[in-house]
Amino acid sequence: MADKIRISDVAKFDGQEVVVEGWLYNKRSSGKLHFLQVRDGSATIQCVVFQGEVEPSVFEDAAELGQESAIRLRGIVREDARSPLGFEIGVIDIEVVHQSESYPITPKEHGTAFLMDNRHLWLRSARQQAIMKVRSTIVKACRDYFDSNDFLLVDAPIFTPASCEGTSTLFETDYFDEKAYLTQSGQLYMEAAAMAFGKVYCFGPTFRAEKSKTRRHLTEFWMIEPEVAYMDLQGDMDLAEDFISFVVQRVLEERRTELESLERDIAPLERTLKPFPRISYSEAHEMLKAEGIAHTWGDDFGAEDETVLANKFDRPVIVHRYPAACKAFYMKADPENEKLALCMDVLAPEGYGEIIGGGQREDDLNTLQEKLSEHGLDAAPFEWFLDLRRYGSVPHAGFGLGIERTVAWLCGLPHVRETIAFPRLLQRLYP
RNA sequence: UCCGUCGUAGCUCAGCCGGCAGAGCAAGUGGCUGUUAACCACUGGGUCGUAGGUUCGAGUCCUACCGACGGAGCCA
Repeated sequence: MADKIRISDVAKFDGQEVVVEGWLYNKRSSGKLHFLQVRDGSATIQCVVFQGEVEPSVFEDAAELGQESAIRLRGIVREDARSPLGFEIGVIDIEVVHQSESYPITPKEHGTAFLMDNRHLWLRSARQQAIMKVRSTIVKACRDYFDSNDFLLVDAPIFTPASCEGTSTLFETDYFDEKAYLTQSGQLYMEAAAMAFGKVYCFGPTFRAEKSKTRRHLTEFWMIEPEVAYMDLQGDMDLAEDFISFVVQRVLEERRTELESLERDIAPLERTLKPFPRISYSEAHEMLKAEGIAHTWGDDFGAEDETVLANKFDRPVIVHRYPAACKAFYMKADPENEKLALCMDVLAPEGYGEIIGGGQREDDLNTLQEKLSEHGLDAAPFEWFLDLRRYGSVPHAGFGLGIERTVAWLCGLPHVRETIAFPRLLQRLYP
């Protein structure tokens, strides 16, 4: 009985008879030969059906296979220099598990709208498989980093009673005749968890109902958010750069093949090592002015501003101490200049923009209460959050990293919609 | 929400100054023992986004609406 193998393991079975279970990715025929490109999710391998080597019925079945037909095939692994894998399979027998006809995604070019309508099938394409594999590795690396640095995973709720930041538009749902909102960040809950466990992180989906229609926005996206007690802004920036360096280097180690198939230029990723350059908001403002870009001190940076700033450095850049007015209410004011917040953003290179936002949190009860009212927020839903400042309040800091933007950056993709299996966009709820 | 571009075969597109609806791929049939988005020959395939309007005549010109894409703003 032949071994059932994953195609990615084929090198271990040179000269042996094996069984592969997969789908027909593409087929080319030449009279008495059929070349079947078979994928099983791990890789794709060419399987050769020669009329002189198989039963007539097998050769006939091979001739009639449609794209994406499900097949279980048996054959001999053999080395072949012409194969990208270095191996191909000489077919002995084929079992047609399911005959597929008129598969919509042909080996020709397609438009984005059509491919998104067929996202459930598009995921079978080589390029999408490479992206999903990089994403999986990024997520694993993020978890490994925090798990191995003494952080505790604490899951934040998805239903929340009020806005976390008071800045963005939330999805409203009916929660047993009460209003509930889909979370836009787990951060406030992580602050509570940090006071309980010291070093914590959460990883989950977050939701924004903003009508953003750009290449860097989804209405549902995944964020990983560490929060640490007794940590200040300096420590927060140290953590962010150490974390990003780790994740990027892990992806380079484990997913080089996928990055190459995506034609990603590896050089900028290889330079992504700590320390990252750190500039203040005011320095960034001056840099923009020096470039002849109109920017008013006090305004947040736009997408184009971020790109110009990032292009001045060869690795991610940390911008710290933004004006408090353009940041969330819970940011701690800079004791050296009350107009500034002890916050920081990490801007990815090559125009990928903000991948991390974070900072030191306000830990004084009275100041936090004042900021809530300054932002026009009702204090009642935040009483539990204020309790954290009543019972053993300490300096603490954290940040959130957007997974999709990180995947887009590392894969070199022009749009975040391909970084998640089933993207949720302004105009996209299907499939 | 604002600005711009585009809606023609299953898919990607061409269709000029308004005059018979086209190509490639996919599908079907046949051919080829080493193909690499294989190739060659043949066949079938259309509510030209929707609704009005102008005209002898509209895929083509005009108006409105719908949808998609790109950008801005908002945000991560």
